Amino acid sequence: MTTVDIKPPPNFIRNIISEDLKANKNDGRVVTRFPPEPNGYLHIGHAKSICLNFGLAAENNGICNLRFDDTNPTKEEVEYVESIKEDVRWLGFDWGDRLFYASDYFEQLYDYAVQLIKLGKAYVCSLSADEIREYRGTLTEPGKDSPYRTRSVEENLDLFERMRAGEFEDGAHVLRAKIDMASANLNMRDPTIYRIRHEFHHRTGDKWCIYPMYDYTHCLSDAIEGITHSICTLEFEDHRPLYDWVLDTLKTPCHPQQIEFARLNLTYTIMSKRKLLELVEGGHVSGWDDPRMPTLVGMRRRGYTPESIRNLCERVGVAKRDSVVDIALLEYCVREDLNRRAPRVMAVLRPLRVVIDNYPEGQTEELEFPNHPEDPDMGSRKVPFSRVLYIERDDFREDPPKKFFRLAPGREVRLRYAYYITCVGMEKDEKTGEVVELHCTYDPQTRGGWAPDGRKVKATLHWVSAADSLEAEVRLYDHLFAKLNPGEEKDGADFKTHLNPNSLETLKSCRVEPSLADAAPGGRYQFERLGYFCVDSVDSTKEALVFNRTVSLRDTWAKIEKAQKQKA
RNA sequence: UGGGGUGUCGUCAAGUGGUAAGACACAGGUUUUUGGAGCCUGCAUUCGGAGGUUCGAAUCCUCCCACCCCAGCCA
Repeated sequence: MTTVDIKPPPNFIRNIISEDLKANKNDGRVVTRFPPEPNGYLHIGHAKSICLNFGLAAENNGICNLRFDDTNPTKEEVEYVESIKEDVRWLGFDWGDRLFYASDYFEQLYDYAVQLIKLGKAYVCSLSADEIREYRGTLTEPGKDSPYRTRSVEENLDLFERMRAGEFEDGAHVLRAKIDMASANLNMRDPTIYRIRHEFHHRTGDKWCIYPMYDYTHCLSDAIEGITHSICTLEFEDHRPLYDWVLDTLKTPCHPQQIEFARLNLTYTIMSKRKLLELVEGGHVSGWDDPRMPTLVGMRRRGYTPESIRNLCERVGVAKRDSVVDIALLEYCVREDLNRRAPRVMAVLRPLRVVIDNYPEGQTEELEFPNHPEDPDMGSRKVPFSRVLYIERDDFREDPPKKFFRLAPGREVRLRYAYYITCVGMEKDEKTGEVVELHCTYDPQTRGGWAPDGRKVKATLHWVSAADSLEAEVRLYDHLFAKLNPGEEKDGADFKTHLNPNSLETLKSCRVEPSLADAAPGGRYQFERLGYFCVDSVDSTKEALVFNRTVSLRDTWAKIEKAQKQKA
C-alpha cells in the first residue's frame, strides 16, 4: 500500500474519526471492515467503500477486516467469494489474517437470539409472510401486534430450538425482535431476525436450516470483531436505530458506531448488482469481465490500473448527498496514471497504404525510438522503416478542411521519429472512388524527424512499416449506456433500452509495430496519438494479438471538427 | 397528509459566525517530433427560497420549497 505523506483532504468521516481519536474513544483504536455479500462481482462503487474502509484504517494505524456477509444461502456462491478476494487484492489492499465470514458467527448469533428470547425481547411468530406484511401497517399508519407476540419465553425457546432442529417447513415460523409495532420507523416494527431456509450454505453446508437476517447479523458481527466505525451506505440510515437496539439490548461489550455515506454513481453507468447481473445473463455483455462493465474484473481487463481507481475514489470525496460523478473524472485518472507509466508504441488502426516513391525498393532501416518521450529511464527500441508503410486513414484528406494539419495532396508532414514526407499522388478504387494508396516522397535529410534547414511541418503522424508490422485486432470501447443517467427510472423505460449500440467497435485489420510480438497479456501501452491500450488477457494470443482500448487520448482535433460540423 | 436524510459553480467537493479552497469539465493562451503531456489564465459578489438575529451569516433562528431512502421471511 502506498504511504500517505501528505495530509489527505478532510471529509466528514475522517473528521469523526479524528474527533474520536482526540477524545480517546475506543482507546484510540480504529477498526473498520468491508462487508460484501458474495452474491455478485465487485464494481467501482464497491471500490469506493473498499478504499474508504481500508484507507481510514491505514491512515490511523488501524485494521480493516474483510468480512463476507453470507447470511442468505439462496443467493451466495463461492465463485463470488473468490472473485471478491481477488478484486480487493488487485485494488491494492491487504486484510492480512483478518478474513471473516458472518457464517463463522452462526453459533454465537444463535446464542444471542436465545438470550433475546429470555429477555422477552424476541418471539417466534407464526404469521405467514403476507400476514406479517399486513400487520406491519403502512408508512402513515401504525402496525398491529402479532397474535404470537405474547408467547411465553418457554414456548419461544422450545419453538426456536425446534426451528433450528429442522422440524418446520420454510416459512412456517420466524423469530422476531419485540420492539414497537407503532414505531414511525418501519424497521422497528418487530423486524424478523431469523427465518427458516432448508438450503445448502456454501460454507456451513447443511448444518443450519435457520439463517439470521442482515440487521441482526451485521451489528453483532461488527461487535464480535471489535469494529469501531461501521461504515455503510445511506439507505441504512433508517436501520441504525435497530443496529443500536440489538447491541444495547444484548449489552454487547463493544458497540460500534454506524456511519452512512453516499454511494458512488457515475454518468453513463449502472451500478446496481441486480441490473449488472441482468446484462450478463441476457447476453448484452460478454460476462462480468466484459471490458465495458463497471466491475473491477471488467475494468481490469479493460486496462484500468488499481492506482487510477484508488485515485478516483480519493478525488470524489465522501459525503452524504446523493451525487453522480462525471465519468470524465475517471478517464482523467487513468490517463494521468498511464501517461506516466505506459510505454509508447506505434499502431495503425485503420491502415492506409503509403508508398515512398524515392525510397529504395527492398531496403529496410532500423530507427531508434524512445519508449517514453519524457522518461529516458524507460529506454528505447528499434523500429523498422521501409518503402511501403501504413498510416492512419484519418490522417489523410484529399480535400482538407480548415485547420486540418495532417497529410493532403502536396502537403509535407513528419512521420514520427522518421522522415518528412510529401504527398505526391494517390490511387483510388475505380468503383468507389475511395483513396486506397498514397504516393509520397521522403527527404533523406530529415532522418529522425528533424529538417536541417529548420523548416517546420504542422503535423506528426504515427506509422508502421507494412512488411514488418503485425496484424492485430483492436477493440474500441465507448460508454455502455448512451444516457447520462441510465439508472434513473423516471421515463419508465427499461434501463436496457439505454444501452449504447456503439459501445464496442471491433477493428480486425490493424497493424502494430513488431516489438509488440512479445507483449504480455494485460500489458499496457500508449498507441501514439490514439490512446491507451492493453493486451486482452482472455482472447489475445501470440499468433492473434488482441488489444483493448482503455481510454483514448484527449483529441483536440476531434473537438474542432465536431464544432465545424455543427456550424455547417 | 409517517419517519429518516440531503440541498455550496455544468459535475464532485472544502467550509463549523470573520467576509466562498480544490478537482474534473469548459474557454483562451504558451509550449511541443503525440492536435498527447506540461505550463499559465479565466470560470459562484454568492451558498435551495423568504424572513430574522448579529458590527458581520453558506455557517445561528423561523417558515417554506425541492430531491433521495424506508412498508423483503434481501443485503
